[in-house]
Amino acid sequence: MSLSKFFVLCVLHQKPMHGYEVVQAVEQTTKGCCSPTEGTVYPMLNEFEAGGYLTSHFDVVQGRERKVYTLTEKGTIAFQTAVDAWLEATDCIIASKAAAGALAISYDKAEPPCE
Amino acid sequence: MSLSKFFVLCVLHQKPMHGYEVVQAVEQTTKGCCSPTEGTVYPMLNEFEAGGYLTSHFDVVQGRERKVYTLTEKGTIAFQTAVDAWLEATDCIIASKAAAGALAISYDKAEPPCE
DNA sequence: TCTATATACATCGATGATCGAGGCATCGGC
DNA sequence: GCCGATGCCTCGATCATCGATGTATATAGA
Repeated sequence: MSLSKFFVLCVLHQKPMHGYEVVQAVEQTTKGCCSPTEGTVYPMLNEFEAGGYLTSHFDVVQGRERKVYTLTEKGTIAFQTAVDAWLEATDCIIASKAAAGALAISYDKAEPPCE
Repeated sequence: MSLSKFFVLCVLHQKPMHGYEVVQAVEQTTKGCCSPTEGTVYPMLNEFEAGGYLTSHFDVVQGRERKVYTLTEKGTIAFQTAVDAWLEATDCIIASKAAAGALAISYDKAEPPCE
């Protein structure tokens, strides 16, 4: 599972959202470290729905249609297992980090290696 | 920074390693959740070196040459800032997870969404 | 001695993922 | 009326990764 997919599930785990909101929520949640575009997120939401990880329904707000996505039980399980893997990896990272001090800036802003 | 890059820096943060060892260490460290192949890792190590994140030197062990990579100060800083971003994301994930129980299986084995 | 696996490095065409432009539409503010 | 935000969506171009392929040597077992 890529980071983008993970954070899409993460924000939908918090509450159901429509596509445009998901894009914004992922960027805000990760402070710009993971910023998939609409070109990535809309197809991803459709794939998740096709795979049974999400359901969707249309809402109308102020005369405007919104396609609101909700995590299914299958999606919740997938997210929770991904979280466990994340936390296991966190333990390893903390162990690796123990020999060095921490810095307090976003890694995306730290000129990460070749992109 | 992709997960692969992150974990390559992570394992090299622990100790200097040659390429083949890096591939194995990343897979073991992440329990298979992130398993970049040699086709990914060797070019990545060369890019990191070209970018000043790593240095390398040749060792000879039992008559066989090894190219051992060592994290530079620049690489250490990049890794540490990535760790901080990871830990910030972990806080958000834990908050998101608070409403649901945890499961104890690897997310790669949980039929993740469309790959 | 032969075979198979592990070790060790490396390249690159094929494949998969992502981006961003482009398109359509409506609302709200100036 | 114009512009930015909101809301959805597609797809060609670009980027990242894989896995096959190649070379070489060491080790283990038959």
